Amino acid sequence: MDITIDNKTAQTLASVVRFHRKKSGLSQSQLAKLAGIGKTTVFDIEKQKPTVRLNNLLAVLSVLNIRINLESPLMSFFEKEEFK
Amino acid sequence: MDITIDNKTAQTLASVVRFHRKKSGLSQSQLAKLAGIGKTTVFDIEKQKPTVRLNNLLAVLSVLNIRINLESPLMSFFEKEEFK
DNA sequence: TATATATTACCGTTATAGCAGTAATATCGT
DNA sequence: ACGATATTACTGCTATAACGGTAATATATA
Repeated sequence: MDITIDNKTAQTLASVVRFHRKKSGLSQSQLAKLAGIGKTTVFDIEKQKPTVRLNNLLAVLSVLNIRINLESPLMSFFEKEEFK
Repeated sequence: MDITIDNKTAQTLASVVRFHRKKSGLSQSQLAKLAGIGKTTVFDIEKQKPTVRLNNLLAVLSVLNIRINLESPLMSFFEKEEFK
């Protein structure tokens, strides 16, 4: 089961990241080290800063074993075209 | 059906955004206007710039009607805890 | 084929994200 | 309850993302 994110994206991302970090028994500093970013950046993500850099968020999600799915009505057409 | 993104996240995001923009019959400038960001930012996203700001990417995905799902083994526990 | 128009790509200035250091707060151990 | 330790929150400097203008390229039209 997964969580869909729309208008509350930054807010939900923050909660999801914080929850998974806690469950992993990591501090913000530890997670930052594992993700190769600064601890302020982890702090920013968990505090719903919407302007964080994409690569930093992805690094954090990767460490926490969280995957991203993109969903849209056109996605099946995209698949056909991209994987010809 | 949806596309999972892992190591090729920025690359796939770029392709997904470009594909959906073309399908919508929009230019980079038009998409930028609709998303309320600069056209260089749309250009950067489509050219796989990994450090774009999260809010700008989300604005673009929103205009193109692309939703984000987060997936992880712990997600069902997250749901139970967050929506008590 | 040439010209006009539309679109993508690049440039340089400005606002700000990321960072480590440090302050504030929370938690742990005695 | 107090002191030690761990963690979170804040600060300010520096590198850079975002931006609109403009150059380069692609497409449409005559």
